[in-house]
Amino acid sequence: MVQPPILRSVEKKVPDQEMTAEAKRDAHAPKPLRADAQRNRDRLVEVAAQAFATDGVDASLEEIAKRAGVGIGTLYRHFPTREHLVEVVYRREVEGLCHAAEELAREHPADVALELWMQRFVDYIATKRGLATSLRLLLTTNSTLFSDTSGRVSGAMRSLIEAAAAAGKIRADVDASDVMHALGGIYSAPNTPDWRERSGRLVKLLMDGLRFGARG
Amino acid sequence: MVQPPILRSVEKKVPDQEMTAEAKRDAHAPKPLRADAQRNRDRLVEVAAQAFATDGVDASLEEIAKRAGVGIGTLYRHFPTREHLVEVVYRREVEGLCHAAEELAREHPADVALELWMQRFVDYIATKRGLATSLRLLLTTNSTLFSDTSGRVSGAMRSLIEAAAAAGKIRADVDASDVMHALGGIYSAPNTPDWRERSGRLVKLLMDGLRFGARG
DNA sequence: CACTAAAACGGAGGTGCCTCCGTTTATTTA
DNA sequence: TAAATAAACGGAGGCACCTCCGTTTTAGTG
Repeated sequence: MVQPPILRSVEKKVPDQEMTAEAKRDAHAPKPLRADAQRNRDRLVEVAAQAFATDGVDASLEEIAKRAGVGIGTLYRHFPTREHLVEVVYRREVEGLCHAAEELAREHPADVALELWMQRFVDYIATKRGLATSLRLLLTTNSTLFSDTSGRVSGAMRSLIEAAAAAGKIRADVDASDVMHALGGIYSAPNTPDWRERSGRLVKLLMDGLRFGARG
Repeated sequence: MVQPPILRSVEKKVPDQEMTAEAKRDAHAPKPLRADAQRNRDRLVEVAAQAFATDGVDASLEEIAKRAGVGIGTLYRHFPTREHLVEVVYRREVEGLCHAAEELAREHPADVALELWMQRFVDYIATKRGLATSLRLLLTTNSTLFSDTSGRVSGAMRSLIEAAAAAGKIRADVDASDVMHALGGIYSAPNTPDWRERSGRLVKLLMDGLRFGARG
């Protein structure tokens, strides 16, 4: 059953670097998806994120599959339970938030970047609220998820704040965790229809406070 | 539209005391159920408790209704969501546990009462584990439920211990919350098949420790 | 006791969940 | 490029959830 090595001087695919990459993957393999599978999976997450935001966690999975243009079976192969899907959507949201921090920092003055990011943070919280019950369960059950995400988010904010302070765009005597704490108010605010506007104003106010007495 | 007061000297029903009772009820009215309704409700809780214990929280509600000899509609009228039913079953379990404490104290020597009660406590924990995910959610959502129940249970144990200590059946230098803490080990123990026996032995061991050095 | 209003019953039916498996598609090999 | 094979697709079917409303039962009244 062992393949005889005939003219194998050039291994068609899988050169050394790729071997290494594969070996690394094997440690905690998320598996290399086939091209179409990856496409469908991405599409599902995309649509699910939208659906959860609009209709809450109880959005119909069959509807999500339909809107993503795949069969319900495909959805279930990728995400055996609703929680799996929720978790992935949530992680994606966190990912996006952290990525946005880097991008904003690159494209804007430090204080503007911070403000824009905090505005985006409001959206993030909105998602988190939408997923509330499921997330609470997930976050107590799956402690990795909790430490991963909360660490990454607060880390992203910390660097934005430090950068803005270093650039003299905001006062230097503020602690990142204090700001995070202030933003916490958004989370616990009541669920009124004008919640979004209200939170937006809170962020602006907070920024004014941060800019007050800045060096430059 | 105002009824003229003709010969209303004796208001057939609703004498003064009942008025008062009704007024009191109105404060946080659980409403006076019609006889048949009460019967059905009791039956449902009874059956549900059994079903949850056997099949976990995901027991089929339709099956529960059937076994209770009522229609599914009746179940849903009494308990709009699965969580409502879970909560009631759980409260009933707590109730039973506390009631057992009084009863055992009446019918047995103080130390025996304590031991028997702790054995029953094992059953209670078993239920709690069965309902785990739902309960966790309920207990974080509905904080009243948490404080109510945990307070009552630890209170029941406290009085059993104090009685036993006062009667000289167990040593007097133990703190009730320490014993409660020791029992906590039951809860966090792994979910092996011999869990019940194991926990039973733990209780016995604990009792030996408590009896050691008792006055009488 | 007969009557009636109010309350409770119960199950048909519409919807979503999830599994299973025959069909289709991507990738590899010759 | 064609054939082979591994992987992914997708939807039919079966089950549970839950709502809605016509029917039945209870409790009060004359």
